[in-house]
Amino acid sequence: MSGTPRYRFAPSPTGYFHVGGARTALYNWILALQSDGVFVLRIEDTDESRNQPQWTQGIIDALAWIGINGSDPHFEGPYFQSAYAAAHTAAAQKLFESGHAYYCDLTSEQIQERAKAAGKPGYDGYSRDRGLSAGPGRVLRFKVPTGVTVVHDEVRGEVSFDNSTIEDFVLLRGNGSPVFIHANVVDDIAMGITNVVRAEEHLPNTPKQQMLWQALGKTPPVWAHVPVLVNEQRKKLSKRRDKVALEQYRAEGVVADAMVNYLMTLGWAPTGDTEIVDFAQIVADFRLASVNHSSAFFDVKKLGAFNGEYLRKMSTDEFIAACEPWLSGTAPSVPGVEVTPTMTPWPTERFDRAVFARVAPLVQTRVSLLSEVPAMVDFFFLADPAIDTAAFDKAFSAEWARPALRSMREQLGSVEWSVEAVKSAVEAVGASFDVKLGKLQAPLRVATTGRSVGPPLFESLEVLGRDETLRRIDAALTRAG
RNA sequence: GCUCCCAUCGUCUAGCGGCCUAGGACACAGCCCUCUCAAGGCUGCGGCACGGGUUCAAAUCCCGUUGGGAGUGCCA
Repeated sequence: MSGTPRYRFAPSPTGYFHVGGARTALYNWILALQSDGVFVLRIEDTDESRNQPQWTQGIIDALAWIGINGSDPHFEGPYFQSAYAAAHTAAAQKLFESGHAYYCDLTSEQIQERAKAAGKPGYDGYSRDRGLSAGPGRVLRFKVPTGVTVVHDEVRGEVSFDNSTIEDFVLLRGNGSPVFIHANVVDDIAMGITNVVRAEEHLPNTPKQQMLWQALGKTPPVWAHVPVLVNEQRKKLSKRRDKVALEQYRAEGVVADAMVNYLMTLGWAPTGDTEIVDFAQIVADFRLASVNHSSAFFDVKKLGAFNGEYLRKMSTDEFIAACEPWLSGTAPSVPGVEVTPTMTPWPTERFDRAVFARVAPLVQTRVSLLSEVPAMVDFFFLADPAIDTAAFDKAFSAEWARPALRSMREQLGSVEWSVEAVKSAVEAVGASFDVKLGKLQAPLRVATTGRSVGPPLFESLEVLGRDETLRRIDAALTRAG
């Protein structure tokens, strides 16, 4: 045995990258980093009916996004399970020849019938001693020995299984192809895997895999089964039902650091009173033994809160750079998955970087997702603001609204164009109408921005400019009648 | 059904026999700040599933109950 710990992450390319998979990958990655070990990426592409090659690139991109980069010396792979077919059959042959496995020609229907007749579910070992040789349609089954299999699990301790509750499971299908349990073990052996860290759903098949390791004459790896991520119904997150695509969160403007940090607080907590910690701290603190035993709810709201914190922590320049894809219409898109529009609300040629740079600090404290940014600054780049009619009508429902706005228009025509001067002018109008600034700003805001909420108004007007402000007030006055 | 896992505020967690009248975060409510909305600050609400043990002492250890979950495929 070499002294270098070898971890692995073995996803199958059957769809978008699951947030639960991301967390499992992160665990393995962090463990590899802190032990100066290796993180092996193996693509388990043996289910021909569900695999799609494009998903493989998706996995690699997703991993890179959360910091698990193929160019890092701790990273090894990707390996493809399909390339190890010869090893799978060789190992199966070895198990057959050593008496650890046998062929069976029963169809699944026949097995079901037998089980029904016997009143016991599962395969009953019918072909154990029939001495069948390999042949088309015949599956190879593992001959589960009597006794007890004890799994040593880094997060759960010792878990023991009575072998009598484990049926003689299939290794090779009728067409000769290996089944997950078998291929997985053979590959782990071939790749010298020493530590298997995976989701709890794999715990029930761990005794089977451990028996395989032993039958193949190898020392089983150190196992660790981490709790699954669940939805609000406390059911395992599923691709069908739940919003689980890492790509989708990325497209909505969750930043990688926030995603990584949030994922790591599920089932585990950094030491100290704060959950927002940088990756180096996580790598330093993380311990498998302190991972929780119970499932964790993937709370999108809290993810958003984390993301907001990360956004606010950025310098203005960093924030501007992070926003760029959403402002230029080049945000990552996720075909087939419902996601916020990647089109900007304005014609791209109207976008003005300098203008955004001036207002960026104002929007930075007001968004929790990068995809929310365009809607917050659209009025700067649209020829005319998109009027929210409900907000408009409400703002102009007051008696004083029209005359006050007319009066503001007059003042703004000649006042010095600065935040303070504009604000004072508007306040003066408010005084003459006996309306507080909080209320008074509403018609002005809707007229110039189209909405009742948004970035600070006077700062916005300063950036918008006198001419455009006046033009929009006139348009609103016309509209209000 | 069978096998296995799990059980601290609504949620994520700290706690690993005395420091706990159980701490933090998200969410929620109120207040402050304030040109809207946020952000920020302060305060509040709210939990050891239940029942037995063990112990001078239990959220922490043991057993049971109840309740969740996962697996039970010639899917991975």
